[in-house]
Amino acid sequence: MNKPETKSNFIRDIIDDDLKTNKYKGRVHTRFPPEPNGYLHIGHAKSICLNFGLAADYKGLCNLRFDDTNPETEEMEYVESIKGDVRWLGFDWEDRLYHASDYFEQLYNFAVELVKKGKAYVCDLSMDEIREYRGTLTKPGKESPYRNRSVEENLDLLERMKAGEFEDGSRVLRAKIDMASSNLLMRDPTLYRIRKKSHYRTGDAWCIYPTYDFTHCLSDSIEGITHSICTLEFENNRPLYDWILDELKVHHPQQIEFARLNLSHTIMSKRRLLELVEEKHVSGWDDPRMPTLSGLRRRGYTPESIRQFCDIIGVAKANSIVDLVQLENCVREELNKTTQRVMVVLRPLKVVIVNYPEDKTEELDAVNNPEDPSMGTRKVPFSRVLYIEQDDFHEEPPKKFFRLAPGREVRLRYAYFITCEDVIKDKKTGEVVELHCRYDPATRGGGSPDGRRVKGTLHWVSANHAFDVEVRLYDHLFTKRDPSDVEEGTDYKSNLNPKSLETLTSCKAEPSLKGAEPGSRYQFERLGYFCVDTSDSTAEKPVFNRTVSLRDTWAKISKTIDK
RNA sequence: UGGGGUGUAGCCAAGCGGUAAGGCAGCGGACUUUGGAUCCGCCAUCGGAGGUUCGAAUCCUCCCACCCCAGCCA
Repeated sequence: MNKPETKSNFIRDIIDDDLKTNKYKGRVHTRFPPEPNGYLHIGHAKSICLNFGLAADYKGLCNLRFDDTNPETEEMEYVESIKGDVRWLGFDWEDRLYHASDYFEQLYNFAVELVKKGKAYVCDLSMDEIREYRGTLTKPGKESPYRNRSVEENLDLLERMKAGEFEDGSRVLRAKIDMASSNLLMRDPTLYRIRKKSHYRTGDAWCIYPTYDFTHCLSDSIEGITHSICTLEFENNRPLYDWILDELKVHHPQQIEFARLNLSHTIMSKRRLLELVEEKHVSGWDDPRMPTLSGLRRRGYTPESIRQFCDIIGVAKANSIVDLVQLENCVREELNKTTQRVMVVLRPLKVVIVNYPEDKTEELDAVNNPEDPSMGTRKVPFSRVLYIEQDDFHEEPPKKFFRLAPGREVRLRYAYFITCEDVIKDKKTGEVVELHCRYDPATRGGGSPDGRRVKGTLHWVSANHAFDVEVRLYDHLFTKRDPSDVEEGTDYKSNLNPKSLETLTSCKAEPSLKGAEPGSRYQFERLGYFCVDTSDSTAEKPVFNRTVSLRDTWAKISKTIDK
């Protein structure tokens, strides 16, 4: 009721002001403008949630627009994946799916208009020459010798550029602004370049393509966007954005820049992600270690948890690195409430209950989700030979370790109290291979009628009833919080975590897990949240991806004991 | 170096001249058939230095640090 509701951010302030002054007649219309040259990642999710979220909150609209002006890198495959990811995240662009490439004709006409106004010219300088003429941060540029061509000549040249008369790179159309501007982007920026490349949507209809700066503002304008939200690195482009729209006297959206998301222990650059894929450091764009939406989805993340994450991290202008635990916390919070509990032993250690009958099997009741009684209960089979986790036994238990040890009594979840009586070791290696325990029949179900206390509760499976599953444990893709923090002479890849994937092939799962659907999520009790892999699972042998581990205070304690 | 930005706790982030929200992490404690969950409590004087004001994280001045810009990428 009186929660502080921390939705306040500087973009909302701007919108609130605009609403107050009736700047856009009370409209709020945003857009998410991806370039189809790669897969979407969690950083894009921030932008998607922001743009679609703002539109929803202000009863406005948000378009999905592909910013596809570069035929060299863009592909249909990316378009499809992007649409799928936006939908999966839970957003709907309804009938407002647009492409900058649909505006090529209009854009060209705008270019002609600029030429006619004497505000743009065809320049024959080479790329290198343009760079030289541009000057430097401290030295003003020089005007191009082609800068003062007549309108007629420019019109003729532009038309012939469009007609394909000139080679790639031989000429460009430039805005005529100010070669002495302290903002390099205003030193007669390129508006059109010649690229005799076929475009994934327009085919060979065009051989000249508009640049980002010319395309973006006008696309926004054409669509009636009110608030054009982009990332910080475009702050320098805003004067150009404004210049073009002012010269053309068209609808003028407000560009607003925010800080892109950086997540600790991973990278967000599309170029680098592509490199990881191409160099096979990961299995693909959807490798569960990738920060891509497809990777997170395969890892077991839910759309809700990602939206929640985007919500809590806020929006501001300060560069920052959000800690990954923040994201992990969001999934945990959701999966704790929604996920069915199940028992799986990752690294099995055989336990024989010596006083339990050889051929007996009991069906014990287990709660499916203590957070949600409506999820009911299930039966788990118990018998003489079980598996427990190797980690749950210590021959010489360290301080504060209250699991199984020689002579110690613990509870098997939903089953019985057992006491360890014998430790069987491999004669050669000395490795513990089997435990002999005695159970207390009075503690059936895990209760203790005499009020006897036990400090540990272990998960387990019945050896005869369990079946083998593969489990993949994931860790940070990079060892460093900031992967681009590197020694001289190396790059971010030197920070790749060699242990980011651990595959366990003979894990033992309780029988209720048979037939688990690909994509379905579970909590493996005491271990974490896992999701059936959608690519590599088979009916005989399911593969589980660990989405995130449970909070583990023992891990914390044992770490401090180590030191 | 010219220009454009940013600096509030370990990590995010509110704050808009009236005496530092919230989340995560951390620490302590309660409860517990997941060392899970839940619940309580603790945890900052705002990059620095001056100034204006009864009063400053908020206004002014200077300084420092970091980010972005010299693609016919976006």
